Amino acid sequence: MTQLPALSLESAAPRKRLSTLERERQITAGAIRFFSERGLDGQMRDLAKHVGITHALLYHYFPTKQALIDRVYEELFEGLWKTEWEQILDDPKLDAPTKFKRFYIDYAKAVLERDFVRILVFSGLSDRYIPDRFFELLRTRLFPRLIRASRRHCGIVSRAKPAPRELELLLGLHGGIFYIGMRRWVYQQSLHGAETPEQDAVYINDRVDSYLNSVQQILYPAPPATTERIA
Amino acid sequence: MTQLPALSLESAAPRKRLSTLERERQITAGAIRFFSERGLDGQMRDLAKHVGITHALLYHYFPTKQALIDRVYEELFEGLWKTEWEQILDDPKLDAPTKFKRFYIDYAKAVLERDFVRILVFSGLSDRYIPDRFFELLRTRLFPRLIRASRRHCGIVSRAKPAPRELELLLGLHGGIFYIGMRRWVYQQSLHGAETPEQDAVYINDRVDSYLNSVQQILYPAPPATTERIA
DNA sequence: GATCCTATTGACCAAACGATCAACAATGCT
DNA sequence: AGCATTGTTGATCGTTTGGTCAATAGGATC
Repeated sequence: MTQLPALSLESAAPRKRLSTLERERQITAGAIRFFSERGLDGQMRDLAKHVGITHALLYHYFPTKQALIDRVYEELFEGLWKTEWEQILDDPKLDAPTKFKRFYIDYAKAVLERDFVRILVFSGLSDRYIPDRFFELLRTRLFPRLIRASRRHCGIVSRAKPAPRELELLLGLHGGIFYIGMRRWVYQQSLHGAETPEQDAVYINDRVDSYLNSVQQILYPAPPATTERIA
Repeated sequence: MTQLPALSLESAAPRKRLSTLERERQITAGAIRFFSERGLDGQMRDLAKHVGITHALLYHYFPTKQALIDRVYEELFEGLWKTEWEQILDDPKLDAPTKFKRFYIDYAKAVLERDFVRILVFSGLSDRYIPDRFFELLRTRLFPRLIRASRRHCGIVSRAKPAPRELELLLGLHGGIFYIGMRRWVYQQSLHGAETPEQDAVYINDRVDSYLNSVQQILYPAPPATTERIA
C-alpha cells in the first residue's frame, strides 16, 4: 500500500546464532514494533528484514503468520493491566479527585503507548480481538469502580446498575483522555509542541476536575426541597 | 488477512451496460463502503465483486488503485464541513451552551458516520492524508471559535493564542465526543443498548455542560480580590 | 436491421506473498 | 579435533495481487 520508511534496525551482522529463547524474544519484540507501524497486513519478508534475519527463519519459530500475530497480541496484553489500579480505586481513604487523578495519570502512562494504541486500533478495524478483550476489562474492572467513586463523590451510595447517561458522561472523560493517544499515535497531529508525561498529567488533572466538578449537578441534581414554595 | 463476511450487493445481473457517469458513481460509492470495511489494503478484485463487475472494469474508470482511493478521499471530504457551523459559533446572539450544543449535535450527526470514522482512522494509520486535511479544518475553523466562545462564557475577551491547557481541556470535550464514534465504528462495543441520534444528543449535551460548567474555575480562577484579608 | 461506439469481459502478465524444505554452518559436547 | 545438534539460509512452490489488452456485446443512431 503506502510506502513507509524502512525502519531498519538490521545491522549487517554476518550470521549470528542465537539461543532459541533469545531469538524468539527478538522476533516477538520486532513484530510488535513492525506490526504497530505497518498494520497486521505487513509482510513477513519486511518484518524479517527489520529484525535482520531471513523470512524463512520466522517460520522456524512460528508456524504461520497468524500464530505470530497471536503472540504479539498476548505479549501486548500481558502486564498491561495493573491490579494496583483497582486498589487505588477501592481505597476508602482516598477521595474521588485523588482516585481519578492517580489512576488516570498512571493508566495513561501505560496504555497510551505507541505500540498498544496503534495495534488496539488496527485490531479494532479488523478482527477486533484486542478491543474485545480490552473493553471486557474496562467494563468489569474499571467503569464500575469509577461510577461508584463518582456517586460517592456526589454523596450517593447506590450500587444500582449505572444509567446510560451516567456511564456516558464517564466515557466522555475516558474517551477524552484516550484522545491524547489517538492524536499522538494515529493522527500524529501535535496541536501544541512538547508531549511529556508531566504535561499529560496536567491535562488529565484538568479533565478529571472538569468531570468531577459537574457530575453532581448534571446527573444528580438536588430534588426540589419539600419545604420549597411552588408557583 | 482476516476473513470478513462477503458483503455481497452483487446481484446476478447478466451484463448491464451503464452510462459512464452512472457506473463511475456506482464504483465510487461501492469503493467508499468497501474500503471503509476492509481498509485501504482491500483487493481490487474483491471490490469489483462487491460492486458486481469485473476488476478489469475498475481500471477502465480509474487508472490505478491509488487514483480510486484518492477519489474516495475527495468524495468523503466534500460536503463534510458545513459553513453553517461557523455561523452558529460566530452568532453573537447565542450563549456558549447553545452554541456548543447546537454545533456538536449536528457535527456528530455528520462526522460520526461509519464510513468517515473508519476511513479517517485507516488513513491515519497509513498515509495520514485524511487526518492531515481534517485537523487543518479543526485547527483553523473550529478550535479558535470554540476557545473564543469558552472565554466569553467566562467573561474573558482576550484574543490571545490559546494556552496549551486551554486547548487541551477543549480537546478533552472534543475527543470525548469523537469517542462515541470510535466505540461504535471501530471497537464496535455497545456498552448500553440503543444508539439513536436523539440519545447521542443527550450524551453530548451532558458532556458540553460538564465542560462549560467548569472551564471558569479550572482555567481562569478568579485572582484573589485585592480587598480580601490575607493570613 | 445494419452500423458504429464503447462499456464490459476473460485471459494473461509480472511481481509480491505466505509457506516449505533440503542443505549449510555455528555452537556445545566428548 | 571430531561429532552431533539445531539455528539459519537460499531456492522454490502455489497463490494472490495490481495492472494490461484484445475480443465481445449492449445500446444508440440512422
